[in-house]
Amino acid sequence: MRHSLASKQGQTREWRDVMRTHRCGELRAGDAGTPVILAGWVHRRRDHGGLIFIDLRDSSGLVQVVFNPQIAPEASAVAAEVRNEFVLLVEGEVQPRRAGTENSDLPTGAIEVVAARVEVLNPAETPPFPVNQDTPVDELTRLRYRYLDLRRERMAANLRLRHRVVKFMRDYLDGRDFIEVETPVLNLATPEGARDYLVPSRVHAGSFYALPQSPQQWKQLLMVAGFEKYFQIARCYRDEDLRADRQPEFTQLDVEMSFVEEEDILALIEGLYTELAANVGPQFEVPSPFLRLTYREAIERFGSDKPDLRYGMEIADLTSLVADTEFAVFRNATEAGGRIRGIAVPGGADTPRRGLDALTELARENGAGGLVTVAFTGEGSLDGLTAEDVRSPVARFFTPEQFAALGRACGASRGDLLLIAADRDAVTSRVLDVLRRRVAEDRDLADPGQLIFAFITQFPMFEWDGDEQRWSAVHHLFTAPFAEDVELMDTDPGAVRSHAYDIVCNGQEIGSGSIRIHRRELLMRVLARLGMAEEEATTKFGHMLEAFTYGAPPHGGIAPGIDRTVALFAGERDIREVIAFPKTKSASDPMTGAPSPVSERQLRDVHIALDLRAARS
RNA sequence: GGCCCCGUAGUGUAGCGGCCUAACACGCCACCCUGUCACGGUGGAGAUCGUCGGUUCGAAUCCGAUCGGGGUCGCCA
Repeated sequence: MRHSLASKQGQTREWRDVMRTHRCGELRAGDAGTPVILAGWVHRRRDHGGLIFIDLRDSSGLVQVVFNPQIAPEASAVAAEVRNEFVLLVEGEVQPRRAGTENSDLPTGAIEVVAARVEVLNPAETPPFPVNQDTPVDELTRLRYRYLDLRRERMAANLRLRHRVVKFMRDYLDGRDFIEVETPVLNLATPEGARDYLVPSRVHAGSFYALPQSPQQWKQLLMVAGFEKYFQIARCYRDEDLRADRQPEFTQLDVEMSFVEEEDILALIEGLYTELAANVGPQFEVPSPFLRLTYREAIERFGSDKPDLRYGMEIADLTSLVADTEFAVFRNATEAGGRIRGIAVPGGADTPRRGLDALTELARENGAGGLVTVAFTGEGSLDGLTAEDVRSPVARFFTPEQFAALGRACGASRGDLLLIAADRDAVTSRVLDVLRRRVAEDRDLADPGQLIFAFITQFPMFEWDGDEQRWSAVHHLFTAPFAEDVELMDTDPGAVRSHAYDIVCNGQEIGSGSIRIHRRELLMRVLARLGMAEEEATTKFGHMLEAFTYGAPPHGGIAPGIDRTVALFAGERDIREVIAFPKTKSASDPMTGAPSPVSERQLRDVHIALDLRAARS
């Protein structure tokens, strides 16, 4: 095996018959006295005029190679000309380092390789940014030279972590009788959901494939086919605007099971993530069992369906405490059917005026008319609160006892700051969620050493789409409604609960799934509710409707995002840091230049004529 | 699509109307240096300030447009 590469390249010199004998990062004190041949990159060179030290790097790590002109004058002469990122083949002997020169920061720091011979396998230009240190570099430059960016320790470690995460998932599911099945990348375009990436058909003039937004229908068909337990590390494509946690192509762990209820799926995923954490992220504190919150509960307590649970500041309903107030803002809000809700910022009483103004502005940007702040100062419990202990723009409207009651409802003590919003629930939830996250960020309340997972369940089945003037599916078309809510589909669609669920962690949605509809009649009813005529339903989903007539088992699944999962365990906030070759925010690749115009010939082949008038204007 | 931030030697930053003949650090080049490991020392090269246009006696600096990168809202079943 080792010989094949060398002989293929026509190497003749005997000492290169075997490309290398060891890997740099593996050498230890026990290897002292061993002759070795190493290959790798020059990580860093330290030239002392006589002695030259080169840290040689391969995928296993670093080892110090020392060139001594009195021992190996030729090798030393070569080493003097070598520069960072040159590729070298080094022959030498492992020796213990001299007493006092060991480097405890390096796994190989007890030894060094005394070079006898060296060959430059390939010189290297000076890299456009430092490869041997983790310095900030412009995103564009990193992507332009991604192969160099990936040489850097941080990115290399992230991709190795990613491999271990995916490997663990495969093993975990394989061990539970799941089989991995690949599904097509060229698909039927479907309405609903994200914008599709389209692929023109050459054979069918004027027709297009769509790249999968997820293998949703395929996995359900695999259930109809009787596999019962399926998974896939699936690439998904969505042509929407990008974010730090969104790429045009991303990877999901796609899972589907038959003869299961919601609880089976959640238990499977909870087990997977718990064991995954123990395996690839033992440094994280991962509380289990995972918290379960209904959608309604999550919105009520955190204003969000993906709450960051690493800190408190739960939302309290204060409406009844200030029901009879003279304060017009509160009164108007309640009379209009809204509520008064607030959170307590621990230690927030010291927030300067400027900080309070910024929070108020943030509340306004998110739809609130304003924000009421209440700072509690002084000592002791809130019971003994006096007017002097309360700083608030609305101080004259309420008694100290009323303020104390508000504080207690929010779980506040002296030194804390109440943030109170009054409006419809949709507004107060949104505003308090944003404020809660901002305050946590400003005050460093989120412990980076914790990964707090939770399941959010009972998502609503439908939401009103104001633009389209119709109801649309919150999760997706095939999500099963609660049996007892089915009758509400005609009378009160917004109240129908579904068997859709999310797994969230630290304020991020990690994945979502649902129990599916497996009966044709129910699917038809849902499609009708979504305003889809029977004819359209048949055109777009005829294959699914038909499949369901041949004995579709009850089934459901989930699809956690691999990129986001790896980013969590890597401690990265941007999924680009865990993707080998990501795209920029405008979905382009600065390295290859994709996307690019294509030749007239290529366009003609697929029957496309360009009309760029709209794009240019 | 809206809003916001950024674009100055290879990299990261400073400079924000004339003191800029654009500064600093790292990197790069040369020379010196036999135990360093972010080696050290001395010297040197290197950007006309993303692009285009405007304001001004004078623009890296102000204004507009444009391109690119990033953030965010919309969007993302």
